[in-house]
Amino acid sequence: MNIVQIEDYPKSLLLSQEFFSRETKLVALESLGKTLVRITEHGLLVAKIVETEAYLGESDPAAHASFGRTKRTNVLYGEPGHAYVYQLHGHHCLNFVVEPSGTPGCVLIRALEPLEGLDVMRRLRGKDESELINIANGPGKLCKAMGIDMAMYGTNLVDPASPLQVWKPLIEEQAQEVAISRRRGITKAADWELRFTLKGNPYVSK
DNA sequence: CTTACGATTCCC
DNA sequence: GGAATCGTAAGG
Repeated sequence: MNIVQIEDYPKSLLLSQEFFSRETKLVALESLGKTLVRITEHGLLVAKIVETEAYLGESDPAAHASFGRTKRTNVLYGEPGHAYVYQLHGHHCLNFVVEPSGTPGCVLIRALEPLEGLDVMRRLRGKDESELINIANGPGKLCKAMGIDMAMYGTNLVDPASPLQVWKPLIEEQAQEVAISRRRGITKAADWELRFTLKGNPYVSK
């Protein structure tokens, strides 16, 4: 079978840092449909972002930045367009650092629609070829499927040399309807409607 | 050093 | 419904 190479895609697909240097809610919304690309020694892994959550910074009780600048949250205070990765219950979660430098907003990636490298993703997840929907439909699951761990902390997502990148949509589709709902799995500020999903997409988390 | 606590996942 | 699981942050 053919292995998809990164050279098969135009460099112009890479997003700009300016995309991330904007209001957190707007970036969370507009990250839907964008492409997450992981370059591994096992091949290229490509997936579409179908679910995000916004974490607004120090004034957001549910955000890690509410603790202020610590060793863990340090990258949140740096340049936008980098990866904020943290561990929870033995799993990893991926966020995009957003807002201008010094403003610690971030966007949690909660679910992906796998596009390329499905076999590798299944292997990383310990699943067989019958699995499709459950490969990356959760923040911890998608990190395992894409080989994302603490080694990805601080990765520049808009650098063509990075092992983890964010691209524009591979196929320009018609505008898709977005659903807005409450953030999942938190107890503080639980009623804030900051979760964004592509309406009807089967890869959204349960 | 000790303790409490999750932006989760999987199994019963 | 409940256990597994472990780094982080906070308090002593």
